[in-house]
Amino acid sequence: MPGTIKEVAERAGVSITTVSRVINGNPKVRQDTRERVYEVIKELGYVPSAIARGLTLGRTHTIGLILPEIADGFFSQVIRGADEAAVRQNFHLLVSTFHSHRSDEELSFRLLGEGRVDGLILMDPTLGDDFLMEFHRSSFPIVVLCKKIKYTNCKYVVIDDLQGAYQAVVHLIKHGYKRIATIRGPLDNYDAFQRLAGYKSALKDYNIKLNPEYIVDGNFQWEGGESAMHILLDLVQPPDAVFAANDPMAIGAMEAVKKRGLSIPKDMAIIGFDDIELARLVTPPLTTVHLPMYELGAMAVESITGMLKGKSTRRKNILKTGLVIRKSCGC
Amino acid sequence: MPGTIKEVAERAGVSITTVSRVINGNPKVRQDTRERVYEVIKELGYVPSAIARGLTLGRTHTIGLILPEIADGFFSQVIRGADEAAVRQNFHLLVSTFHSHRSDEELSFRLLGEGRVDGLILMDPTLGDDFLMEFHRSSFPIVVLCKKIKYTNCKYVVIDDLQGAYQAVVHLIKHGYKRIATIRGPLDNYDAFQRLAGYKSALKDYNIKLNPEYIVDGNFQWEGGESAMHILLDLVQPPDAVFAANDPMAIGAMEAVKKRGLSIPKDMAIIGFDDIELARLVTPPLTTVHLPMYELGAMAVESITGMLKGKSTRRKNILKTGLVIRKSCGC
DNA sequence: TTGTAAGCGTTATCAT
DNA sequence: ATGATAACGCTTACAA
Repeated sequence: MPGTIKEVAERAGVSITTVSRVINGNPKVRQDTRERVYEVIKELGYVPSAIARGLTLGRTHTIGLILPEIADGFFSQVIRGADEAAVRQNFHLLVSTFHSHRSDEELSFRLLGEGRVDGLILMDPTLGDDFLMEFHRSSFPIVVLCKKIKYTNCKYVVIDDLQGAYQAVVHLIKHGYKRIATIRGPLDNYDAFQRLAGYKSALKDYNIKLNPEYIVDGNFQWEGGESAMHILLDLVQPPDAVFAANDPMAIGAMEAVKKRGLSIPKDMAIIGFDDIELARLVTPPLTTVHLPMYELGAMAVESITGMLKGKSTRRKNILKTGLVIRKSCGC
Repeated sequence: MPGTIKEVAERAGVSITTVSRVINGNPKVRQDTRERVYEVIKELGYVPSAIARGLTLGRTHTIGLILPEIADGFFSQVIRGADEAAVRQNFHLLVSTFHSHRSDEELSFRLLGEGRVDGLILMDPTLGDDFLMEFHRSSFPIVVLCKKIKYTNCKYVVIDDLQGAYQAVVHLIKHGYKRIATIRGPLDNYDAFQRLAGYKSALKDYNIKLNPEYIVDGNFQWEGGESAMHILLDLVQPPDAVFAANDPMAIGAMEAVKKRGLSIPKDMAIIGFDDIELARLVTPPLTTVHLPMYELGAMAVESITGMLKGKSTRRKNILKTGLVIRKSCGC
């Protein structure tokens, strides 16, 4: 421990109030007093205790970040974005996973009740609305990630999947592809639904008739993409381009195309969704829709700190995706 | 805020001391009193303030984890390991990156001086011994990861690279390969050095003469592995197996082999080191040495909590690697 | 400009 | 078995 405010005060021959003033940049301190205090502070290597401050101010300058998983290409980017935003604002990040806690209740205990954090970022698709409601009632700053909140007015940040899919399909259209198919995700998945909607919307805007045969089911897995692509290739008139609702399916689809001795993108252009690590490593490198996970984490933190500072932040934030153009689309 | 101890006390008609006793499981409380207090606690949804506790006890039950990077396949595993170990011990994890801070000094300020954490896990290859010395003098629980500490007696956890390399090469030997080469890493890299030592040691133990031509330089990059392999293949008597000092080089080497129209593992067996994500995705899947990053994080946390509990933990912990057997070795 | 003292929510010491 | 009170290190009225 690098000393306390009391020691500094004694050594500088002033009261602790004065030291506190100096620390907090209060202008009502005579210049020479201030200097003397600073000197002692440096001499002692004194650093104010965040805990004591936390107790008096009721603020810890810490934000909790709860994720379903940490060692994951996406979630780890969220953490990184949150970390950097936190550092920028001089906040700390308490990171933990959801699954490791026995229950929602315990989690709320550990972070909020205990007063460890000034706000909470929650990223968990399984989060119940009732659970959030409880939190929100406590008027505790809380931001939910990647989940539309209907019944409570919790703040949340989501990614605009529809726009991403739209952009991808438009890219294919502008490439000149005429027969654009899609491999969609599971029907009950909200994201999958949005991506399909984006696909449809793009076709519609460019007056391309929707061919029901060109919408084939996938399961968000590699294998699903592969078999879906086989179905498409077996069509009397196969598509010349495919938008897969996620990268694993896109890569599976690429496998199928290659197995038939066809070439990508000459015989079949492919665009994926997610921008996983592997996307740039496959041959040809996969053009795909990048999910702004880094920004998601950063924006969540900013949203929290904004609330803390009393700014009236938006309840809903939508993050735009970005098309990462590689080779599989024909570029 | 879910109330304070005082409110609980009033409502239960006891003193705050008694409430405190109940909370902390002190047996010197009459059963019915205890029950009454518990009831009020539940009623109020009371949770003790970690901050206030921290102030009195001088313990925050929080461990700081500092890494060079977060969104990285290895570091994120360290975080996960640390998180799970922390949860097991009812500790919290304050995660941050090193690079984002302006200086060592600032980092020490932010985490230790402020008294936010009870201990610190540092993972940064660029850490200076003098810096660590400073920390250690303060007798603050601190564990350094993946770095041998010479001059100070800071605790540290390292991964046994030598043993990993040894194991890999022995595996090749037992496969029956006679001409085993290695693509080593940069000479100034400690890990690269250890891996080379493991290679040599294995050959020696199995009475295989070291062929200097079979040790070729790499740079830990994909390209380095590829060109190194070309050199090996151009030898009058090329090797029949190669141990690459990391996965990227191993994968680059695989490319070179494939480009020559040779097959893996029939014409050339390959083993890598690291077990990066991509290793299991290449064709054939790469046999490689797995780095126990998860365990590293977990052990670091356990080391810290051990120190905190006054246990005499080892100053030095060596983690064993594990051989991940896939297809590239001929298995 | 500076200082005194109360208060933040706990735990711990000492009485009772 | 229970309670009053000091202490932890800080901020902040309020006084001087």
